[in-house]
Amino acid sequence: MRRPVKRPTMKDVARAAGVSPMTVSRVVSGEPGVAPSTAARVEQAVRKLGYQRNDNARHLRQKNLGTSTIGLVVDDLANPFYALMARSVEDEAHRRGYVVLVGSTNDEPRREREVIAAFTARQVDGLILVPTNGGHGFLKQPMAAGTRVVCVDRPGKGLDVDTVTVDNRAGAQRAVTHLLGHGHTRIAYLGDRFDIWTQAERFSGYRDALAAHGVPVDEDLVRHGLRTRESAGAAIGSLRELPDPPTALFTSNDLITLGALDAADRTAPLALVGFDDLPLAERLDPPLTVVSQDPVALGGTAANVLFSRIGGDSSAPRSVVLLTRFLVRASGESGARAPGR
Amino acid sequence: MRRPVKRPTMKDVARAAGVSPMTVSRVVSGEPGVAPSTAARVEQAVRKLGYQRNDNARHLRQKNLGTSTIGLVVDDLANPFYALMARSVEDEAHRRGYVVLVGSTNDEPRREREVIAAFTARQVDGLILVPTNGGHGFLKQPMAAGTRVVCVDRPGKGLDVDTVTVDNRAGAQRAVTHLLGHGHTRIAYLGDRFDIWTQAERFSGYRDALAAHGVPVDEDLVRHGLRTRESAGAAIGSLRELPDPPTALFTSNDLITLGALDAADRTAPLALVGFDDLPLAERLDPPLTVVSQDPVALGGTAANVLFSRIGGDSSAPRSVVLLTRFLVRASGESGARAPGR
DNA sequence: ATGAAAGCGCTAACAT
DNA sequence: ATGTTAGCGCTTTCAT
Repeated sequence: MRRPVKRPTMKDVARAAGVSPMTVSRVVSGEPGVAPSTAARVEQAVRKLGYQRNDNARHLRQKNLGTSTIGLVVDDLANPFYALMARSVEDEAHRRGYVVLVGSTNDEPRREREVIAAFTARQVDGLILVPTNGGHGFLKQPMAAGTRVVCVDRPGKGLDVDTVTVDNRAGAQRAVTHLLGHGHTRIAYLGDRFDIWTQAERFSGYRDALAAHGVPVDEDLVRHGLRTRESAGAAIGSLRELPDPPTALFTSNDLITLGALDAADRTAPLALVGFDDLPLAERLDPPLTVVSQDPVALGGTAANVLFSRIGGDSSAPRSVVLLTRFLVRASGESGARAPGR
Repeated sequence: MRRPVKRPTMKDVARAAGVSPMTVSRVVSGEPGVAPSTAARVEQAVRKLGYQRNDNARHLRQKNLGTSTIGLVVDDLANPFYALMARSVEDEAHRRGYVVLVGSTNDEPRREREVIAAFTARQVDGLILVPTNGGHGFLKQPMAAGTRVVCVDRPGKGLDVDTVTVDNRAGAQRAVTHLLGHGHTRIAYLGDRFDIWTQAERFSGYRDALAAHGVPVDEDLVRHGLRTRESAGAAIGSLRELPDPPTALFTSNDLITLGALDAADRTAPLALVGFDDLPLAERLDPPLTVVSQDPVALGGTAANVLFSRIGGDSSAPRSVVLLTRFLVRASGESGARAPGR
């Protein structure tokens, strides 16, 4: 097995250029006070040896400058919503010369803790976090030591930090109100795990809308804990077999909307409004009405808040709430059995 | 502005536990040769101070162990295809106790170089790379110094490293052959930048299929350089205005397929087969026929190859080609003006 | 079983 | 303008 060539260090460059390591340091870091001729010699040695500064060693010594690394911890990086958020965070980081460590929690507190521990052990300057429902006591010490934390998409239970979310409750209420406005009263709620903050909020919006119209919540029409596209489809099936089945559906995230579409019955369609837009929503028959949120804005805002904290802003934690948009296409108006108001 | 509390170091723990830093190091790193009673005292001090080991300092000293960090450099993390790949890479990394730095290149060689430089400066043990079309000379020195590199999705020009791709050319050929089999001879090609390897390959597959059927390539029907959903839609418009317009479309990636669907004319539909599956492909009217590739398998395979290299495998670079699947639904058979064979 | 000394690669602080 | 010394937080090596 071929031995890897040792990485050249400043000492090596210094020897090759006939100067001291300190001079190399100055040149490599673009600091003033080096004669142009000396700098040229150093730069030549750098090129000749293919030298690149070891930033880990650098950051170890420079205590006040940080590591120019942030961590991004999301529920699931494969989810297009979080992927868009991640890209947006990455762009903001790149602009500022930062790099981004990413990790997915799968909404498991244990994995969240592992991922965050691995990040803080590497001295990240900040963390953008889609928190799980678990405790976050392990963040206390890193935060006291200066690691900045921003929550995004959901607040962290017991975490007094900046938080960027959308108006989940109002968005859901608007969607369900739309359905009510079209004469539906048997409206099913299909949601992910209820212990996920956004889901609880959206369910509250569902209840709000029904209450405002004097429609009681029928627990038979409520399904929580739908984690997959398949399980959502299955839930629709069971809903159909009810003695008094729903005429309309409110689906509480993109995955569930997809599942509902899979299970859709063209001969007896249900009205449908979903949370989260989908790339082909307008090409469906009928075009899909949705509550749309902007992951790029969420990620970008969270990143900006984080970098302002890293930059020294130590005012009281803020809570930023971005607005959802309600995109009326057609699926909320249809439904074979929708009473003709 | 509140002064951040200094992070406790091993020295602090050592003092609190009444031992030497070396003993703390042994306990924290789970090394043998510490009396249980001593270890207990150290662990208590660790908890009391909220001590966490600084892994950057650790890795600086332990030259043979690496940093347990890999870098993932993709074209665009927001693209669901690369997002899925990223998640898959992250899972493999997490299983092994590694963390992942991510970066998007936007297919710009300059940004690719910046991102990779930032990663290697942080001493990543390996790099999974969706290379741009630029040169990669800057990788030579890090690779000589032991940084492992694996290319995924595309080979890197002049990079003699492990590469994981799919059979783009055969997949495209199959798709176009399908169209030809349904009587189409005026088949348009809509692709992204031709200097992207996958796009060139898919275009070759398009030509192969036509050639095998004795159909000449009509340059009027070929559109390269479609970077956005919108531009793809616009291209369809210009295609329709041709004196002898196409009856069928082959779209060379998901974004372009989406654009083609946006521009679809229900009164005069064109047959359509696309590269890359879409979440709602089967719910469209007509259901969309596609060449499907598996980003999770791509990412997982690339990660496995990388970790086997990091683990010491120094055999000659391999080239792994995964197979695409051709999912026949219906959009390749329809088309108002498809000659009735 | 425990500790002291040295040094990983770099830079702050202080010479010269 | 350049160099020397010390030390960031940790672990290797070699005592004891």
